[in-house]
Amino acid sequence: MSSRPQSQRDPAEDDAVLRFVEKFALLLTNAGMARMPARVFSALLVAGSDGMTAAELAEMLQISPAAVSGAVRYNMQLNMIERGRRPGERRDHYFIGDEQWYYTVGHRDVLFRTLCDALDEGVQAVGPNTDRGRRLAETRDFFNFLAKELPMLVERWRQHWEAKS
Amino acid sequence: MSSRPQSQRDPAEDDAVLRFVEKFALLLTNAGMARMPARVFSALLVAGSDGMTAAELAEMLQISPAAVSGAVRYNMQLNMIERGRRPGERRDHYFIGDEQWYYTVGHRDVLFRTLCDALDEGVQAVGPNTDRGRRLAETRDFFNFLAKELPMLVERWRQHWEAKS
DNA sequence: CACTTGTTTCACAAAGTTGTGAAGCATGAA
DNA sequence: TTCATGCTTCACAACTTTGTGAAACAAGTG
Repeated sequence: MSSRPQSQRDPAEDDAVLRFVEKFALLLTNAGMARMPARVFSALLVAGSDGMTAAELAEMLQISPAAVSGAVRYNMQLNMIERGRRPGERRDHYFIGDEQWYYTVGHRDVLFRTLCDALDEGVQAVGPNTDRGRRLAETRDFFNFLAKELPMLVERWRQHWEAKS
Repeated sequence: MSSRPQSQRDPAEDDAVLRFVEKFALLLTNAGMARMPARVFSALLVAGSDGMTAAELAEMLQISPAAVSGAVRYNMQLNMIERGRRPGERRDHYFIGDEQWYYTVGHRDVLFRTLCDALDEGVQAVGPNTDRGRRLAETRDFFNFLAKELPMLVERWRQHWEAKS
């Protein structure tokens, strides 16, 4: 099959893909992600492992190069996508790496640990031996639990999947 | 210049608590939560199990009753807080229930399942037997795995904690 | 019933975000 | 070097979001 940019493909398929991209982007937006980064990310989800160039993204999503620039920077900062360039190629390719999700979810523990630290300060502030302190400490412990367990969960999936292939 | 709102507590402790509330709210904001809901939620985190009234929230956070109204509605919609009124009391109390976190995190599977469904449409759109389709399907399967495992993880914590008390 | 107290709704002003065109910058080719 | 191409930055305009005061509404109380 052709690895040509989108203009030569089956238009019906293209349409279905486009609808998926917008739908998935909307879900991500509802979950708190900014619009353009969500659209770019969704587009890269349905791209091949080569990813897409900035120009291709701009055409597919009907946005300016400036918008693409901002969106990819945002995504890269959050480690959601990667940038690369193949030898002899003059354009950057943006793509979602094979291990990206595992990395992203597996490293969610960083956020949780930050919350834990803050919660611990809170426990000190209200006093550890008060009712309120104990309540807060329970929340802290729960997040601590998640921070430890999440990476293990991802690891379990990885093995479960490698066994399948 | 603030004439600092006066409650009957130790002012130094109050100050530390206030700082925690703002700090935690900021973390939640960075994680995608709207500002006022995040502040209200954080305030309720350090409240006793009685929670706080709208007036207390307004005074503590220095915001209008209207802002409180909007923020608590938002939080209740997401099942982050509860509302209750004690017999003989004329004001509503807002509070974070004892099982709130377990519910919130444990039901994150709903979001994941929604993503799964969308991803499956995507797989159909690009074709299940293509390179791109297989990549997408892998993502879908990963989320499906999370949707199944998360509630079990929470259940595990619950038992782990009940054993301790 | 009227009165008091507490909550929600509404319209608007302030503040913040977003996406754009245009200009500037970097990199490779000839 | 100069040219061509692609990426990023910048200032601005359009659009959203946010929080407020004021008024409407609800629910107890005497």
